[in-house]
Amino acid sequence: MTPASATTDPAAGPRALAHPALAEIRIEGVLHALADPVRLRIVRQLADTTDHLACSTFDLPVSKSTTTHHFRVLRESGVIHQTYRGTAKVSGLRTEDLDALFPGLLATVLAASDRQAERLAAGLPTPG
Amino acid sequence: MTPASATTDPAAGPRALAHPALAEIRIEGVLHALADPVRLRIVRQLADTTDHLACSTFDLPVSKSTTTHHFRVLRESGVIHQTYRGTAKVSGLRTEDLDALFPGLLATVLAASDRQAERLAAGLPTPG
DNA sequence: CTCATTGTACGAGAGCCGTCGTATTTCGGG
DNA sequence: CCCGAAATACGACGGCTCTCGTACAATGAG
Repeated sequence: MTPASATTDPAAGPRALAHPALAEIRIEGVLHALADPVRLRIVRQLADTTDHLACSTFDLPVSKSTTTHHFRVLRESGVIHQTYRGTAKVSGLRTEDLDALFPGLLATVLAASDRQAERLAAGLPTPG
Repeated sequence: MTPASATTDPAAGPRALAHPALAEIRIEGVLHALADPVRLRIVRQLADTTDHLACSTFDLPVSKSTTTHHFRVLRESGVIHQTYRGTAKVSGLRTEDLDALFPGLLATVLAASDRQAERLAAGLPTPG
């Protein structure tokens, strides 16, 4: 709980973001958040790295407003954590929190998503 | 009718029900189906037994029409299998199919749901 | 300070979703 | 054959969601 980063502290600046506590995270909300294709894509990209990524680094097929909306749904459901860093807002998966509440859920969903992506990629490009 | 082939046997009878084939099941659809509290409750009850259960054996806080709707969502997303048995319609989880597509997904979600149920049951009855 | 970058707020619209009540269908039993 | 039980079909309604565009706020660089 030691505030390491000096530039942006979640609870210090005026641009603080509301995150649900562990006890407030619901499995229905998490599943609903992961059920959207755009959001699942975001989560998969976040899982590819251990770093926190800015929203602008995501190449999504929706507008900027819609991107904000999806990130908020992910944050308010407890799937991701967001922090301001300058004008950017970096996001990262709440892997530890989710694993503490629902062990293996995130990994299993990610594995299922990867599996489906491979399955669809193998079936679509060669229809003949 | 259904555009693509299904896993249902062709000579099942006049009241045959359309089920998605393995290749048609999508992780987004499964997650969306499981994200509803009523449907998750149905799935949890189905997981408690190996038998197939009639819709009337479920004690749900919704009307009969809504119950039919939820069972259809579960069936069309590939989560459950339904068959007519007289006037009743029995349902069972497509455990093997789901495990073949998304290994461990169903079990992990069910475990997460059980965990949350215990957590909420332990916190609510003693508010003061 | 000025400006470009980044993301938010707000309002709006289209569509889906969960819910219901009522009428209808299908089947087994008397 | 007629009736009751089980479930569906259909229409409807309210609410939420996904989407967008435009206007606005916050921050770092020059």
